[in-house]
Amino acid sequence: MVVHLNFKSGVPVYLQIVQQVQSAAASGVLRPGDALPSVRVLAEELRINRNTVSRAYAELEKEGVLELRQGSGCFVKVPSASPLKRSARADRLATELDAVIVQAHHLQIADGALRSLLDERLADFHQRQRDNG
Amino acid sequence: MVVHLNFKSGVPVYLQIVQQVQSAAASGVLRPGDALPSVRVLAEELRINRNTVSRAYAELEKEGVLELRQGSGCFVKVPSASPLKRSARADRLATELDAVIVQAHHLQIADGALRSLLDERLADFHQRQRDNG
Amino acid sequence: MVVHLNFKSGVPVYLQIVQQVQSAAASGVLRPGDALPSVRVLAEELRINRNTVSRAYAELEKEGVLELRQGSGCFVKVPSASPLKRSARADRLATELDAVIVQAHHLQIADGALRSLLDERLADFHQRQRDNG
Amino acid sequence: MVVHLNFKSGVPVYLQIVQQVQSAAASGVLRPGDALPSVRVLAEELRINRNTVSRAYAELEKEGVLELRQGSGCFVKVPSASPLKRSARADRLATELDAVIVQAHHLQIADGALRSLLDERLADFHQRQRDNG
DNA sequence: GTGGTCTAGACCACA
DNA sequence: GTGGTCTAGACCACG
Repeated sequence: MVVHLNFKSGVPVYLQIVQQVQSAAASGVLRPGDALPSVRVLAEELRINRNTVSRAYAELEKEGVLELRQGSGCFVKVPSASPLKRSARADRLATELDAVIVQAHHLQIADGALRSLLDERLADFHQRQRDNG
Repeated sequence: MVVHLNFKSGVPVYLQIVQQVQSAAASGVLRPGDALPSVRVLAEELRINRNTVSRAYAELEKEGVLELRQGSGCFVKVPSASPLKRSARADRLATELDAVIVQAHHLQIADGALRSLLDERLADFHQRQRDNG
Repeated sequence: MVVHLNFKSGVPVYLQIVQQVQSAAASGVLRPGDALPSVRVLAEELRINRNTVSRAYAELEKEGVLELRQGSGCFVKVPSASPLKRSARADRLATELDAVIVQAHHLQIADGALRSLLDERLADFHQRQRDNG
Repeated sequence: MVVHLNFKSGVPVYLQIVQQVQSAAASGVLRPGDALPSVRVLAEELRINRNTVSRAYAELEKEGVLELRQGSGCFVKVPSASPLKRSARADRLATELDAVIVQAHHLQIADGALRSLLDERLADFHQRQRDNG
């Protein structure tokens, strides 16, 4: 589980963390009982303030995704208890795709070209996956 | 030139306007001399406060993308000596697409499903375009 | 309505504000509709950060004591709707008195001396009240 | 020397200990050479973490009020050349009493009621003292 | 070492 | 001008 931040997007950093952990938990990448990096460690990795991570974790705890234990750390709670349905997961992606489509429209990139670009990036992604694994 | 806002994304509204006008100008959708809706009109269209539009336009003027003329309106200035080539424009999109792909991976959504989702959202987008115009 | 802060007490500043406004509202010193100093103004008066006042006001709004209106300011809501009963008001004082008693005990000040001191300070307080009004 | 904690006050627990030991030492209740409960014992009495007591004692040692001797315990050092006079000790209390009086004024609690409340809390305090020891 | 709280600075949206 | 949000630094309580 690696969190990627985009500081230029304008999306609050703590929200980016929340969403990515949610996604990973919902999809099964994170399983119940799995430990997450401590607040301090993740903050250092991402080079952000501890409180920003803290806020993200607190939010995730409130949602029942994580369990924070004083002194011991941070653990995944109930991903499978209420995993997002496939349709709900797709909904989350839809929002991001819509933004891409608006962007493509403004850049005058036709639908066909956008589809090709997606295929290209998908191929590239899987190639990188193979290289790393 | 239509601006699409997403209030749930966490991205500041004024930034969304700035980014979309920048893209449109950079890609050639907006050409030097083109008129943009006045602050008041755009604010009403988007149902947001005029100050927010004002701020976006001010930002764009500072960047040299727009020119605000007292009493006459808002016009596109020379955005760049030469509009971006198609490949350069595609590059801009690639970064965003990559984020979507990572997200899809975390959500365990297969490539095929992602392509279908793109098609669906494209259809939806064009439908909305027809409805509005 | 004047707020007095004690920075050496260890009691969170925002809490001191909350308690003093609560007290004033509960006792009728503040009446429904009364305007309170804006977040910025109070922050400047007390020489603390705006967020600290903001937090106190937010807490008071959650409790139904204040109403915060975007752009217009901060107003007292329902002091008389649910004023603290006399016993409840006394309870609040009791906590503070207990602390004084513990302190007196450690300073080896006898009960009689403490009572005399209270009388002395009460006389002093009323004298100052007369001088100011 | 008994320490009284108030967990609802917002004052850091370690600070409450520091303040009360300081007062007791300054007033002469604690005299040079007197032994204080060990960190472990006091922590158990007050039902708080040993680290919290440790921190309070460390603070007091830094101020020269206590002396911690490895393996033997915790002793009062010379607190001040001359214990505070009664009037000086009363001055310390006056400040706190003044705050109580202002609070009572805000709560519209009359002088007589305040005096009665003091008597009540004094009785309660002495009762607790008898119960504990 | 762990998570939690308080205060603060910068920025956002709105009237 | 108004209140609200996001990020950060310092400190607290606990294991």
